[in-house]
Parts: sequence; C-alpha cells; structure tokens
Amino acid sequence: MSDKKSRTRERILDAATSALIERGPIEPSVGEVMGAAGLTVGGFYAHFESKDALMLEAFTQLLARRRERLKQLDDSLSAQDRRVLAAAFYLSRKHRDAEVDSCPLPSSLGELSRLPEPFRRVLVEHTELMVAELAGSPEDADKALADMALMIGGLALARALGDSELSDRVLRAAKSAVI
Amino acid sequence: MSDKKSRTRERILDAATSALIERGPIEPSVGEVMGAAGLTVGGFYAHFESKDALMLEAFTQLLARRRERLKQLDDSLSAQDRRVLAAAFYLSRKHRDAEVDSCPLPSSLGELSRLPEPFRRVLVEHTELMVAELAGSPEDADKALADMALMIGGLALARALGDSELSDRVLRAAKSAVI
DNA sequence: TGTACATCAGTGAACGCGCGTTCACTGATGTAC
DNA sequence: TGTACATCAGTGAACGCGCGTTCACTGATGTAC
Repeated sequence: MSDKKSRTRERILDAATSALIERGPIEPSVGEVMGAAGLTVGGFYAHFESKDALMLEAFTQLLARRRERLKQLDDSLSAQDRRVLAAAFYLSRKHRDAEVDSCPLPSSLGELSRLPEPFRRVLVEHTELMVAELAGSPEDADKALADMALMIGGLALARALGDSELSDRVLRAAKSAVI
Repeated sequence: MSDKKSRTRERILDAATSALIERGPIEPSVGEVMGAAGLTVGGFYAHFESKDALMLEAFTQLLARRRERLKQLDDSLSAQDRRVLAAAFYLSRKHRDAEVDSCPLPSSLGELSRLPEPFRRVLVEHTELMVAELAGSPEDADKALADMALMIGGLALARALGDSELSDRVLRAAKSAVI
C-alpha cells in the first residue's frame, strides 16, 4: 500500500472516530464520514471492508487510547489515587465537551447489543484491562468496576442533559463519589 | 374516541415501551412496533402524530413509572436507605434481563442528543424529580445524582457486556458503591 | 530522453432495500326512519 | 323489525428519501524499453 493511500485511510479513520464519539457507531453514514475526510463515498471500499469494520476499528482504537492515557499516570501513585485522577479527567467539563480523543462508551454503550459480536468482545477486553489498570489488588477490582460505571454513567448523563447547570452538578457529584 | 380505539392505542404504546427499553427510541421501526401490537403499519397515524411523538410518550411514561415505583418505598426510611433499596432493584440481574417495566435510560441516553428537544426536557425534569425523591436534604442532592449516574452506568455496562460473569460482577460492584 | 502502457487512488452514478408517511379503500358497527 | 346510509378502525399499496454497497470510469503517477 502506498504512503498516500495509507494516509488517506488514516484520515477516514480519524473522521470516523470523531463521528463515533459524538453520535455512536450506527447513525453516522459512510457518506458523511467520507465527506468529513474530504473524499467522496465511492472510494470508501478501497480502504475498509464495510461500515461495521470501520466503526469497529475506530471503537477499538479509541478504547486503546484511553488505556494508554491511564498508563501515563505516575507509577508510584496508589490505585485509589489513580482512580481519582482518572475520574477528574473523565468527568471534567472539558472532556464532556470534547469531540476528539474522547471515550466512545457514553455514546455507544446503548447500541452495543445491536452490533456484531466483535464489538462486545472488544468491550469485555477493555473492561478487564481497565480493572487491571485501576485496581491495586484483586480485592480492589470491584472498586474499579464501580468507578467505571460511575464515570460512564456520569458522562453519558451529563452529555444528555446538555449545556446546563444540572449537567455540571452531575459531573461534580460523580467525581466526589469515586471510591 | 371509542373504547376500542383507545385500547388499541394502549397496545401500540405498550409495544413501543418494550422496543424502547431494548433498542432505544431510534432503531425500532413503526412497522415493527405495529406488528408487535398485532396491527399493520398503515393504521399508525390514526393514533399518533409521528414516530417521534410515540417514542416521546413511551419515554415519558416509562420514567414516570420508575418514579412511582420509588414512591412506594416506606416513607419512614432514611434517604440513604431509599437509595440503597433503589439500587438493589435497579442493579439486580432480574432488572438487567427485564424487557418490560424497565428504565429506558441505559438504552436511550446516548441517543438523546440526536432527538428532538422535548426528550431532553423530559430527562431534565425526571432527573430533578429523582433527586427530590432520593435526597434527604439539599446538601444530599449530590449523592442522589452520583447514585443515578452509578445506576445508569452500571446497568448500561452490564447489559452491554452480555450474559457473563463479568456482567454480574459489574452489577454487584455498583450496588456496593452506592453512597 | 521520449513514448506506450500498466497501475492505482479516487469519482460519481446506479443498485436494491427499508424507512416514515400518505391515502384510497374495506368491512364492521352504529343510527335514522 | 327491516332497510339505507353514515361512521369509523384498520388495511395494504404506494410515495419519496437516505442508506450501504457496487462498479465502470478518469486522471495522475510509475515503469519498460
């Protein structure tokens, strides 16, 4: 594959990740994603096998980036401090309003059961890796799982409530409930 | 409106609430909902103005039922006990697997920003009423909001993970994190 | 160096399909006399 | 009580539209001699 073609593929994938974060894996159309990448719809299938394949790759990549970001936290911190820091970012207003480099779960979780099986497998693997990252010991794993639920639910609720004082309160309240 | 017609309307609305719980407000088609109610698609517009109007009514009704259910809890309980009991039901395996009389938020939250404005207004009002129901005092409101985020996120994550041991662990972990 | 051909990324029109919505019609029920 | 007509809930075919996907084509770039 030529350099040019693989750069184009990256542009399409980038456009797909933005669309996925904001509108989930189902609603954005192939034509819209290609348009956002500065291309026309017909060329899409030279780069990806199907719309589902594109969205699965975008989903997988975004979750992997979330975990990489966590790995950058100071190794000497306690597991609880890591959870608090992760939530401070995840539940910030900046992250709520972000359109790139954000988490795909708030917009996608409700649609996952209607998507092909590999999406679920990616989520299962991500969840297990997140627990490994956020729990200090096996006994601690439940705290990591509960904090994940709290973060995802808090961000999804805050986004659904729109730009309002109530939305800000949800973020603040969820942040202070991290265990 | 005749008795017969209003009973038919109820059947359509019941079919819509089931579809909404499982698949959100966008994916189920008018034809599917009518089929589930034992009717053909053409008759739909004698009962509802549009698909959005149907789904908004189903969404509103389901949230109101959730609040009614909370009102049935013993009045003499503390606000915290009410939150613990609410979560014990909401995060039970039975509720996770329920297809009727469940909460529409896990399946709908991610799609809300793509729906007409009234959906958001209904969610804002529901959130405020839930806080009133689950907080003992104004200072307590943040705990109610955090628990809502935890419950919605926990149920959405558990459902997305499918029928697995990890899904059960998410429910258990979230339940024990209620504040 | 110049020409002829092959390769390749991307275009744009077309396809079959399912959707939300409309509407002429049907068949059952209710009403007038 | 019986007949003629009006009302009404529901049917099913049709509409225009946007979707995912396909494919013949174009124009630029690379290669052979």
